Amino acid sequence: MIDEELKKGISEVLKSLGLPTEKIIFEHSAELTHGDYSSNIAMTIFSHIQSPHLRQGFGGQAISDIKIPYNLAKRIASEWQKMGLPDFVAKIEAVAPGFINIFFKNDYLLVEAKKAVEKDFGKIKEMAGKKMMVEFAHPNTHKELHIGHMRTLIVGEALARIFSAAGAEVFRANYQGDIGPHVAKSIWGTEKIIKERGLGWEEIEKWSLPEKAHLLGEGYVRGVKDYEDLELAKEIDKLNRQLYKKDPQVMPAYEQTRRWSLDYYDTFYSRFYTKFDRLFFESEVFESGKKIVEENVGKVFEQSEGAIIFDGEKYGLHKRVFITKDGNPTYEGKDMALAPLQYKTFPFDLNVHVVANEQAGYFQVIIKALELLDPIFKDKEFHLSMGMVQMVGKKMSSRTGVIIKVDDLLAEIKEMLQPLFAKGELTEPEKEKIGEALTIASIKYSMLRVGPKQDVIFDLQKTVSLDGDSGPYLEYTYARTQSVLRKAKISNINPSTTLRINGERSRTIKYPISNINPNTEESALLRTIYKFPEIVANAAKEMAPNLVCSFLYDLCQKYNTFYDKHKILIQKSKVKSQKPNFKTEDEVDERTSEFRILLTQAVGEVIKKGLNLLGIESLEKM
RNA sequence: GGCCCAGUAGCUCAACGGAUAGAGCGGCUCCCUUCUAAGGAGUAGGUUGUAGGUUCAAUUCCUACCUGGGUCACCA
Repeated sequence: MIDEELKKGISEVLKSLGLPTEKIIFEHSAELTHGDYSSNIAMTIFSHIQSPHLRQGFGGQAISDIKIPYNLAKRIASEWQKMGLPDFVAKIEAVAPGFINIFFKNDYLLVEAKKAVEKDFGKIKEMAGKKMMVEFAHPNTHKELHIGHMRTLIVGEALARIFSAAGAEVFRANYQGDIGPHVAKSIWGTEKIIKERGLGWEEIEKWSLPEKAHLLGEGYVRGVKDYEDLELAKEIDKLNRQLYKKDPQVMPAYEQTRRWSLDYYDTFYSRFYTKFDRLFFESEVFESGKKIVEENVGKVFEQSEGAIIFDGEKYGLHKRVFITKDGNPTYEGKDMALAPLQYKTFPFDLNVHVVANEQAGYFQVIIKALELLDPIFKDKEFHLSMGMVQMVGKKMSSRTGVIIKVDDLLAEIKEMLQPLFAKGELTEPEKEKIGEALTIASIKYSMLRVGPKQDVIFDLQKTVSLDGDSGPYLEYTYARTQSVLRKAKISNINPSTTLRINGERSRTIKYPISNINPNTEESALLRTIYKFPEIVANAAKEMAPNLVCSFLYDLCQKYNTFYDKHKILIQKSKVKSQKPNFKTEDEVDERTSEFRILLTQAVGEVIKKGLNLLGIESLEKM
């Protein structure tokens, strides 16, 4: 709405000056001193005026005499002023090198700030009613869950929430490799370890889930190692074939270990506030995948050296094997059946595969192959190419066992957090709840603040820092707002205004906010809060939860500065400060106090909603 | 070697083609008799890998090169 009104206004101005009206762009000003919105139109047009072949009769003599963009900006601004500014604009300013800055009225900003915390924030037409499948996490069974999985789990969940806030219908999918050589290796290795240690399956069944899961992880590493031996490799291959054939001899061990993995993963999903609408498994698509590939030999696929391949080189990609010469479908082959199955389950407009960028080449190939098999998938499969998580130089690999286990990591963070809130007057259950919530908040935030495509170097001590730009900082700020509100004991402050925009709104104003000095911390907050819905919309369009992170962080910083400098509540009975140069104000009048409480309320709401979009629970106390 | 991604402060990261390239951590100073100090204020730290090009304007777009990572047939 803002954008349209401003464009309408300025294009009339430009027309009256005989200037072109294409390419009008308004954008949020990067800094508050540059106003709320700004336009570069004067600089864009300027080049037309300067070069004779582009001039084409734009403007009159008075315009073409202008020598620098700044003067053109001044000319446009003064003309606009004369013709009348939109209702919500307080003032405009032409400024070197040629920007036109627009400042909004405070009461308008307050109305917008309130809108930002209403239910339908962040909706955009690009997402309205769109069916979005978000496929993420995909930890394979029988292997260790590592920090890379955790990143896609966290980012996928955040994206799902952001898409949903933007108006999309979201389906959370998880695709897990529960069949194939890695499973054979893991079961092989686990059996060996069990034998060597003189244990029994029944005995292990009594272990805790993490213990069982880690045993499988160890087994996998062992299986990989044994596979290097030619003789043992043959046996493992045999086991693999048996698994594919569902040989009753091996199925009990398979079912049992598979269950261990899945149950173990479930505990993580709930700890991370994720609930999948459907788990897809390789075991349910490998047969139909094989069939689809075989049926399309000669059309999409071809025989080569005993295997069935897709020749991506025809499309500037590379060749890949879809069915091995042993007759087993590879990951690629299975995917040919997965896509139709997913589409049948939820007819998506877009399926976003949140998967590491090391698979970028792979996805290009299978997306191409899918398109050729069925044109319905054209432009509907998207690989969000996630950056890798690396630990201090080394690439993590569950094959070699060089990994950070997720549960170890979480335990360690929790431990680091303990001393921080132990001092408060909290009950034991409260402490436990807060400790867990903060642990998740800090790990999630540290993963989300970086752009999804960016590689990230993981150093436990540094990356999960607990102050500054971190989850706990946001949580702390939120808890602070709630603490103030509890003490304010005012629950129903409603802002109102007589401002009319498009005849939609008409309310009465109660607070003297038009007089707020634009350079104060209050004004800074007012000018930040209302941007929230737009940030959410952008985060959805760009698939970038990090935009929400930086916005929230900025908001929190502004609130904390405000908090430090100004009194919010009227506290009659308090002893007055005896310090002569006490920084914050001593007293606050009733109207100002109400306004500041209102701001606090809005900031709190935005943080809460923003954290929720990131999949982080907000804490009333900490 | 082909293709993909990245290179920004000592470290970890920001910045729809715009204004003085911003934060946090770490370093150095200040601020708790206070509405939550997990906080705030200040200070030091940069030729945005290199060289060209496009543009009124380039960290951002284009080209080449350098460096790092990924990937390139029977693993997932």
